[in-house]
Amino acid sequence: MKLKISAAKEPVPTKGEMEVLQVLWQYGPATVRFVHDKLNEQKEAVQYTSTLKLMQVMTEKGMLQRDETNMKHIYSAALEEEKTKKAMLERFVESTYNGSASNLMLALLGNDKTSKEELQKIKDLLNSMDIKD
Amino acid sequence: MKLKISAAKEPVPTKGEMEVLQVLWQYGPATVRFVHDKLNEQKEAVQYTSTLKLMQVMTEKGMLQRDETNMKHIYSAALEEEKTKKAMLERFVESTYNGSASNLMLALLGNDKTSKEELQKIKDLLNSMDIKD
DNA sequence: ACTAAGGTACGATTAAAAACGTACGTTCAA
DNA sequence: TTGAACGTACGTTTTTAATCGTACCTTAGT
Repeated sequence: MKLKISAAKEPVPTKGEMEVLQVLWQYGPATVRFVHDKLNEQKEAVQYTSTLKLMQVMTEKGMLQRDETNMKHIYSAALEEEKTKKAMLERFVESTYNGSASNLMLALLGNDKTSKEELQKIKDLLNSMDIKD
Repeated sequence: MKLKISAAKEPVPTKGEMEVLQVLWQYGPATVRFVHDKLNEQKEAVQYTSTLKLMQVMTEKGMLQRDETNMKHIYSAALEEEKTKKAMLERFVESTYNGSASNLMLALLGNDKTSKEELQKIKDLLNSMDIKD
């Protein structure tokens, strides 16, 4: 029997899991306490144990890995940021814009909530790309 | 002429609800049977009553409205397609790309899954925009 | 040594989405 | 006129995400 060559499909983070991942991606390996505080700086607070539990579950799912050598366990993201975000983007484009990236672009450009600065960045970006196949 | 009195924030569709909405947006008002069949053409089937129940719940939530004059109730989307999708896009950009539309663009352009045709469309789109502030 | 502060473990609970089963109403053709 | 096909109603169940409470461990300060 041959082993599966294809990459095991990455678990898809839920909203809550995504928030945890974002913190770890941004700040690197950290304790539950750190992640918890980061998350609760802005939005309304939840109990520490809620964050703890979430991160434990994520570890079971293989989304996080942790170093238990110290008492303060250090968690780190086991999913690659770029890869994960691309996968989510793909799913989003597929389910919302029927897989049409240009349709999404149109929405983006027409979105009031997209700031002028962002629009300018996009323009610059495309101008500087010297687009060709 | 469209009347829109409520300032109530639009409900955010779940994944399953989004699928139903997509069908109604694409094909217009339809029966549960129609939506159910459309959904199950592709992906693995679920029971008819599951779709029925989902659509009933969506009606309660105000996402759908239905015409009960006939025995075969006709359901239609009560949410505007563009508006809803923009809202979801906004949420997605916010939670995944820290609100940076240009970051999303970069990911889009670098995504293998974005076809050459799509890339070309995006290019044409931007070229034709007569970019300016 | 004692204890308060700050950790983890983990079962339990709550909330929401998704899926189902059963009862029952309507239509129509054999 | 009856029963198969097709519909709705709606309570129930399953599943998963999210949250919490309590017990217990470890360390530092007194």
